[in-house]
Amino acid sequence: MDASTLACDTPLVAPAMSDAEAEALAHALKAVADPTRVKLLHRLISAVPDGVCVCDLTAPLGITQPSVSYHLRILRQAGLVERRQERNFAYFSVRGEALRRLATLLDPTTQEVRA
Amino acid sequence: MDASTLACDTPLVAPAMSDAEAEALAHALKAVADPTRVKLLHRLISAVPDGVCVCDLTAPLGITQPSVSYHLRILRQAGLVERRQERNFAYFSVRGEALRRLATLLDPTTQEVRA
DNA sequence: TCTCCACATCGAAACCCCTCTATATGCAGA
DNA sequence: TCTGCATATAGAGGGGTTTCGATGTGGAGA
Repeated sequence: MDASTLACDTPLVAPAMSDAEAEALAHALKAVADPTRVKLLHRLISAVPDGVCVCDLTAPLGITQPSVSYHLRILRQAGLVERRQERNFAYFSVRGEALRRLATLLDPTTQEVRA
Repeated sequence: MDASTLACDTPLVAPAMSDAEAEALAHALKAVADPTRVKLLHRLISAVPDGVCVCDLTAPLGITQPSVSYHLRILRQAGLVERRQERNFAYFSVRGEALRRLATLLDPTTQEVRA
């Protein structure tokens, strides 16, 4: 912990990232860094834009309905998916802009391909 | 768990992602999904390309040297950074291509900006 | 060879995450 | 209002992560 005793001379050119920035980015990445949530996102990405209801996500993922709800909540709190209620069904869909923002934060040398 | 009792009719158009694919992507993302490792990567990205030695990463991150080594090992096992030994110093640098690949996997509508 | 320095690894403690079952909530039809 | 269905939440159990101090390893100078 005592930096004054260290004798390295590698130049540090750029300003450091703030704790808040680092934690925000890590928190967003954690939302995606789970096999089940990767599969969930993939399904939502490659589905109709209206969204997919929870009951159609439970069986193919091989986990219980409460677990699916848990993961969808994580993704929603991270702003990556959005929820639409219709009758007593809940339809989830991807927020593409959020995913894109995360990708460019991860590597700033990438950016969106124009249609 | 009993899908036959469900009465939803949302069409599932695309093929599912395999367990192996999902776990590989989640594993790579987990390597970045930590505030300390985000800061480490940021420092390595915005440093001289020759790399930064461990002793110059310990103090500014406010954690002990073993913890820095631990996080660098995680990043190295994920293929995101590489290590170069010189005398008794270890210099770490970013593997930009790996970060880029991860970013485009996260969102396929992004791609590298040409120089 | 002896010692010092930079870094890696070990083992333990504290904490967080993901899963399940059980239960609650809320909508809608009978 | 009563019942049934879709989804959310609560609580517990098991396992993985991150941190630390202590120790190991390997290069380089005295």
